[in-house]
Amino acid sequence: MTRLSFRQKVHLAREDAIVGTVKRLLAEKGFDLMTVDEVAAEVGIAKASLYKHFPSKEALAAAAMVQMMDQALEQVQTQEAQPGATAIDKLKGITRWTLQTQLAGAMPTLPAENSSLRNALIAHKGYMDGLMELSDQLGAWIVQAQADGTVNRALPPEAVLYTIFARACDPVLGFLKAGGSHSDAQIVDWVMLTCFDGLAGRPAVT
Amino acid sequence: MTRLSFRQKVHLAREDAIVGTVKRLLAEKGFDLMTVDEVAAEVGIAKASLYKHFPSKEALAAAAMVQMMDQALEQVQTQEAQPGATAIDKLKGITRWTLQTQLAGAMPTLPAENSSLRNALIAHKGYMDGLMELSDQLGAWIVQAQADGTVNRALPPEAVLYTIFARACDPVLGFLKAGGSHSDAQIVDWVMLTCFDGLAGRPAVT
DNA sequence: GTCTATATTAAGATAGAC
DNA sequence: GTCTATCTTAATATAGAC
Repeated sequence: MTRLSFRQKVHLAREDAIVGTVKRLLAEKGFDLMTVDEVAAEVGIAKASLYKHFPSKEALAAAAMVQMMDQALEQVQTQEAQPGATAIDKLKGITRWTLQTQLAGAMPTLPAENSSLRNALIAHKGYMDGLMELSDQLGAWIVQAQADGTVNRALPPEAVLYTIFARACDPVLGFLKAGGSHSDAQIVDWVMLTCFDGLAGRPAVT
Repeated sequence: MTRLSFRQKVHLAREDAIVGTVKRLLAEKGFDLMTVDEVAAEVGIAKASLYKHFPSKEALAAAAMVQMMDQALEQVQTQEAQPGATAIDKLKGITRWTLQTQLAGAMPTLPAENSSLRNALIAHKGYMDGLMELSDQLGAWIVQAQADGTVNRALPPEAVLYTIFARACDPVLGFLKAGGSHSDAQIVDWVMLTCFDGLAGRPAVT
């Protein structure tokens, strides 16, 4: 770890505050509807100052996505650290964390379409590295769970991976929450159930 | 049915062409990234002419969404017309149609966030009526399927309904298609499997 | 690095002739 | 109803003083 000057620490702390705000706004409104003016206002600095830290709106969003990816990788470590956890337990653990995070309004979701953000992210080494590592880690769990017979062997591992990734932007959570008559924990339980056991709902192998 | 003059027929035909183009562009890029200039160019008329037919971009998109809703209701009738079909068969039928339509790039998907389109749609009687009717029809099938034991009784019917609706914008289809190594039919089968039987994958009650 | 003020551009919408 | 030309606004980005 490199020793940092006080000035550098302040600089990083400010950038962290910026990225935190961006992450929240991205989760709330998405990339296209989030404006740089808004970010600057919420952070409490001038827009021009923002552009001294990040060269573009895409870079701003990319920084937030990288931080999100790092959080996800941290969660992977948390799952890995559970002593008796099987592969399916870990998959369920990371999926539950994803749902909880989204429901809490803290999951910045990439626009599914061909937005300018998509290209920026594909060109962003930090983001792509994180994505690869996350895919590898989950991929290993998936293969193991299929060997255990706890994940359907008829599905290609990539389909399982994408299905779990997609929980980060599952609109069902928001729909159920909008109803207003269920607790967050209850909503997460239901979506976990549909995800792993399906609508037809036979109990899973354990 | 009211008798229409030739002029009126031409008018309606043109509006149909416009709505068709909008539907495709909405499916491709979403509401925010679709521009009115683009719509006009693809239809082959001037932008100002477009605004003689529809008063705003939101109205344009709403017309496309209403047409989509009508197509869905038609599909409901098709399912209802199957002689031996049980409730779960019908639910699977409409879900499969939804997946196929999205995969074919013909499913305009509403932006999940608080876009201007959302408010326009909520204020749009034709759209909301269609949505209510669709919800009622699927709701009846869901309740019946739960009574039959073919849909998990632990799930509230609204959760099942939202889960089926959400297939219209499931990103897993696009992810798998981007890989390029699977047929559309194969992709649809896998997503159907995860939707109804879950990742854990026990065969459903039939 | 922070600010105020401004440039630039893209896109929704309209004016007015035919 | 169709067109060309124009208006208006909002949002990304930058200039330049301190």
